Amino acid sequence: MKRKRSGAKKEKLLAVAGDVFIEKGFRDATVAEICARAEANISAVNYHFGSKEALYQEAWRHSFTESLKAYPMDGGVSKTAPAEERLRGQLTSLIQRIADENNKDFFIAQMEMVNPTGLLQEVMKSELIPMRQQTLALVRELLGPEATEQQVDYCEVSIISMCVHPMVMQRIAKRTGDKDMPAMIGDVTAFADHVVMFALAGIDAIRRKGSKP
Amino acid sequence: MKRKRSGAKKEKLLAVAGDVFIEKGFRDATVAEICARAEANISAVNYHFGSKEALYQEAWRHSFTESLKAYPMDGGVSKTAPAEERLRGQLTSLIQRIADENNKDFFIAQMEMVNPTGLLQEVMKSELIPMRQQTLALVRELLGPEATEQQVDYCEVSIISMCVHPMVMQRIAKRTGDKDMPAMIGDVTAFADHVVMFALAGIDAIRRKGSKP
DNA sequence: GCTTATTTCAAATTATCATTTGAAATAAGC
DNA sequence: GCTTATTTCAAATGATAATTTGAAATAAGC
Repeated sequence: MKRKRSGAKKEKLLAVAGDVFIEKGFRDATVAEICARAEANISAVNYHFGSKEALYQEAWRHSFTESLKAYPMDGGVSKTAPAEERLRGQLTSLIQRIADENNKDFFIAQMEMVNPTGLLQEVMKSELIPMRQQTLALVRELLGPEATEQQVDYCEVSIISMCVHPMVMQRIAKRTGDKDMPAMIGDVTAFADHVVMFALAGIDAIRRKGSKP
Repeated sequence: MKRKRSGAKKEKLLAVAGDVFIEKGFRDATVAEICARAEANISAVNYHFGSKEALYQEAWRHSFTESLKAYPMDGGVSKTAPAEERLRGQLTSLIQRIADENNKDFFIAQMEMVNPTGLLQEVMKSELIPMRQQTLALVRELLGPEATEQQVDYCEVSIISMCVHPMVMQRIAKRTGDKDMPAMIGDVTAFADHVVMFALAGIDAIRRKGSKP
């Protein structure tokens, strides 16, 4: 048999593992299936990665690295642009990142939150916390100095939810090919525009209301 | 040993199973642990329910029935009330329902979407589809006759996301007791009010924009 | 109290997987 | 070409957990 360049099998295992973990979750994904799809022997996982757990962690980290490279958190909008534009950049980048079916990290992170294996805890914080801080700062700026911290928190979670939840549901719908759960968001950019408009209107309403109820 | 009334063990198993399935997910929950917590013998699950799968389905249905009884979909607001008030009713009821830690059905449904066992597919549709229709109708009414179906869809998914996603995250934070993921929503009613205001402002902005981009 | 239908129990059985093993095949350095 | 370090392979091993079994205990009807 011809030999591929060194490390080719390892990379293929990493990619295939991401797919299988997304389809089945950590526990229901079997080493046997991953190896079969990667056209590798059953012992390839343990040889290359040491264990199924280590493969899971490496697959996530690999996917996460690629993901942030393709979709920077600020969406490529300059720090000096108006706050509205920076919000548009952040949200659009986030939405596109989740929509991109090559990116597995965000979806795996969702599974991990709902159904934790505990294997990604530390590593996921390095993703979520800085992302949250950046949005919080932006929302604080848009709400103005009068806003309470609770108003900032509530707005931030509302806005991020409008991005994350629909896109995750969308991927679920695509995965199952379920006709009762139609893939509603055809044009990701149009949806991102909708979210930005909705979010800015909401922020504005909270700001007008003021901090005293 | 004293005997309890007939069916007591079965009910206890049902309740305990819900807890364990929420904590661990279907696959990681073991029959052994469920029986131990219910102070029942290892064979109790198979005796009473036939299989772990059947127990899972019955536990969900049991929880769902109780859930809808406690939190009707319209939130108890009259059909003749203004649309804004009906929206407030729907969203507040939904938020409270997810927040209530006695209710397991919604959280199990989330796990099931992200990480499907396939065991609840049909049964979950009976929950989600009518709920969605009711919100769609209300949003359509609030957006007015000019609105496109896409605008209605986008607004509905945005609004439901603002309710579901934060509350699910909140329950996850409580489950793990994670200090990096603080339970942010202390006062559920205040949060519901925030979401209603945010949603109405968003709808209004979309309506003012009109259907032509 | 006696009989019968339920319910509980501990141990045995099966099934599914992750992991290990040791031999065989292959590439790379010399 | 020879040697050594990697990599692949099929089969064996071990661990975990669902399910089955058959006997024992218990409640309920009479």
